[in-house]
This record gives sequence, structure tokens and C-alpha cells, in this order.
Amino acid sequence: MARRVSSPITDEQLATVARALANPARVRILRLLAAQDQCRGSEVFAQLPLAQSTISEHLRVLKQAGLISSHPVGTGMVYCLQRGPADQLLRAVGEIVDKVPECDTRAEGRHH
Amino acid sequence: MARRVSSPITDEQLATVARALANPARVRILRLLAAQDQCRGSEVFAQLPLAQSTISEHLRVLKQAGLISSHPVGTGMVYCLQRGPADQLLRAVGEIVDKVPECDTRAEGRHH
DNA sequence: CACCTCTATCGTCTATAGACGATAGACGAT
DNA sequence: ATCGTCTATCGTCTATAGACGATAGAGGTG
Repeated sequence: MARRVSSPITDEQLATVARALANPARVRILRLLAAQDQCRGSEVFAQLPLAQSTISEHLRVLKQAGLISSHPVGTGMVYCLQRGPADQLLRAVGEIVDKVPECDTRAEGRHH
Repeated sequence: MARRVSSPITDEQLATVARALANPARVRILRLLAAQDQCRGSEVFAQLPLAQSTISEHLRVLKQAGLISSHPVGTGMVYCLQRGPADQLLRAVGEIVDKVPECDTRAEGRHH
């Protein structure tokens, strides 16, 4: 029970990371990036059926949440997954889920 | 490579579960439930600094996302965590995160 | 230098989220 | 039967999310 690296994420922080995942387009982008390590912006723009400005906004949200990083390359940008916040979310949700005692809501009911 | 129980979650589905986690009050509720297996509604209402109607709405969202279940008991309700959707989220995010190649955005940049 | 490609930002619009109070409805207890 | 407690729903309001087109600006390329 030592090992408290990257302190226990707060409700706010967890909600913030979750909010970044709370949009199908952003999930799609993350999975795109996961499929190829890194990805040029123009490829991302080409893969989604959304306006370039919309996708750029999604990228901004993901970056702000720390889920991706970006750097300029040639005439464009390259986007890249980052583990940090996703790991925190995994750990926090994992801790919640591990507490589930298989109570599926019909134990010791009202049959008094 | 068999074992495809609860098929690979879609972008939409993952986003939906994430959206349920995308609010601090709901995270708080989940953690409350995790801390005590199950929880009477009145306790939940008492723990959060929000109107009862607001909390009831949050419980509805969590239930609709499949993250909790509920059943009547005595004169009230009991809420209870459910693993299913949270597990799917863990698996999906885990798969994304596992692909991260430690590219932290400054590799092979523009120093051509 | 002029051009062209790529990305970010701005302004706008619509839809959804999240909060509240008021109230309805279920159910046990008296 | 009446009452009191507990929860869900309704209506409303405000704030935020998410989409778009237009446009600005950075930075290679010819």
C-alpha cells in the first residue's frame, strides 16, 4: 500500500478525462492513433466524416485532456497518444469496479 | 483468439459509458457505492450537496448506462454497482493505451 | 517571392447537460 | 384511512457541447 505514484485522481479529474472520451468522434480518433502509433493531421481529417474545423476542435479537447500530444512535422502536424491520463482513468475505474460484490440488485429484497 | 465475450465495444458505446462518468457528482456516487457494496438512496441524497431531484437524475443516468442497478427495499431504494459496462470501458481503453509506443511527440521532428 | 497546403481560431447556431423547486406517487407505519 | 418518508418526474432556466463555414496564419515548395 505504499506506491502512491500519481496520487489518487479526484472526482473532478476523473470526470474530466471521461468527458474527453465521451464523444464517438474522439474515441474514433484515439483508436486511429492507437492503430498507427502516430498520425498526420491530414490523415485524421480524411478519416472522419466531419468538417476539418470540427475535428481540429476534437483534437484540441483530447490534447487538453492530455490524451494526445502533437508536434509540427513538415508542413503539417503529427498527433500521438499519451498514456498518462488514460492510465489514471483505468486505475480509478478499476478500483471502483473491483469493489463490485456481484450484488445484482435482487439480493435480500423486500420479502421482509 | 476465440473468447470474444461481450463483443468489442463500438465508438458510440464507449462514448456513452464515458459520458456517464463525465460528471464529478456521478463519480462521487460510484465511489460511494464502491465503498459500501450497496447503498440506500437516502444515504446518497445525504452525501452530496445537491438537490434530491438532481441526484435522482444522476442515478438515472448511471442506471441507464448500466453502471448501477437498483431495487426497492422497505420504503426506499437500494443502489448497487454493476461491472458490465465499466469492464467494457476498461478493456477498450486498455487496448488503446497498450498501443502507446512512448512516442512523446518530439521524435524525429522537423530538424530534417 | 508567390503559391499552396495544412491547421487553428472565430462567430454562429442548435441541441443537450445539469441544476433547481414543485409535485406526484409508492409504500410502511400508526 | 391517514400520515410521513422516500424517490421519480416535470417544467424551467442557464451553460456547455458540438457542428458548420469562413478565414487567418504558419510553413514548405516551386
